[in-house]
Amino acid sequence: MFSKTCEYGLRAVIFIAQQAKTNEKVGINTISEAIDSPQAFTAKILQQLTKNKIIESIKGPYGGFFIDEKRLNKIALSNIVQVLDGDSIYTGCGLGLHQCNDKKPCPLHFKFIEIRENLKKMLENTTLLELSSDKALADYYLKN
Amino acid sequence: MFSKTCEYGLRAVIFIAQQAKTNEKVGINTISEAIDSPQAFTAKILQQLTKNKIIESIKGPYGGFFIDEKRLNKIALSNIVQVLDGDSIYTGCGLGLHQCNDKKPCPLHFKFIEIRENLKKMLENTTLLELSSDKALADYYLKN
DNA sequence: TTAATAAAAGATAAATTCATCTTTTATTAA
DNA sequence: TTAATAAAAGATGAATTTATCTTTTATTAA
Repeated sequence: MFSKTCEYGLRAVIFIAQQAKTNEKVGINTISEAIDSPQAFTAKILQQLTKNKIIESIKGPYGGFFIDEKRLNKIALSNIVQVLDGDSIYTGCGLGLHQCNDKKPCPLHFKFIEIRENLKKMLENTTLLELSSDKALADYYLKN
Repeated sequence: MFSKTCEYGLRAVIFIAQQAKTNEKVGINTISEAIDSPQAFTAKILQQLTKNKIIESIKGPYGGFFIDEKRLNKIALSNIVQVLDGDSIYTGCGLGLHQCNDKKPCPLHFKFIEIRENLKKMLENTTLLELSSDKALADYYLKN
C-alpha cells in the first residue's frame, strides 16, 4: 500500500508525536530503535519531513526531532503520505493507465474511486493528536 | 496499489477475456500492443498466469492465449492479484509491522481493516464476465 | 575557543522490481 | 519430415527503491 519510506516515516512521526506531550526531543538513534527501522535510512526520511515542516529538528547536543504539541491536531496522516509517497495512491489508475478518469474510465475506474476515497478520508481524518493520546498502548504496539 | 506486473496482468487478462466470446486465441504480440505494455515482460506474466490456470495457452501456429468462455464468471480479479502480487494487499499492516493483528493492533490497524476489506470484496466480486460484457467500451478504453 | 553531540548533506552500495534478449519446445500446414 | 509459428524457459540487463557510510554544519557546555 505504502512504500517502505512511507511506512517508516509514519511510524517515526507517530513515535515523535507521542513524545510531544513531554516536550522532549528525540534523537534518530532512539527513534529507529523504538520503531525498529534502519537508522540511516530513517534519518533521510526525517530530513525530508523536516524540510516539509511536518516535524522540526535542532542540531547539536540536546538536539533532536520534535513536534510542537499545539500542532498535533493539525497534522493528518495524509500530510505525511503526501510528502513521502506523493498522491499516487489517491489519483493513480488501478490498472496503471495514464488517461483514466471519469470521462475516459478504465473498466474498473468507478470501483477504484470508491476504495480510494475511503482511504483518502481515513488518512485526512486521522491526526497525530488522536494517535498520540493513548500513549501507553500505541507506544507498546509500535514496536512489534 | 498494485505492482506493474499486476497492472499489466490485469489488463492482459481483461483483454483476453474480451476475446473469449468469439473463441479466438490471441498472441502475445496482439495483447501487448492492445494494452500498451512491454511485450517480453507481459509474456512472462502470462506464463505465470497460465501455470496458475487463470488463462490457457497453446503453442505453435494458430496458438495463443485464451480463456474458456464458461469460466469467465468463475475468475475474479482477486484470483489474478493473488497470483501476481500475493495477498500482501489484504493482510499486510499499513505501517509495515510484522506482528500487527486484532490482538496486537498497530495504532491504525482497525482503520486499515475497513479499507482493505472493501478492496478485497471489490476484487472478489468483480469477475471477468462482467468486465468482458461491455466489450466495445472496455476495449476502447483499455488502450488509453 | 575547544571538544562533544546530533542533524544535514552527499556519495555509494545492495536489493528488488521492471524489462529485454536468446534458446528451447510444442504445434501446424505444406 | 520440414519450415514456420508461437509460447516456455533461461540468462542477463536497466531502473528504482531501499539502505549504508562519510563528511559537513550547527549547537552546546565546559
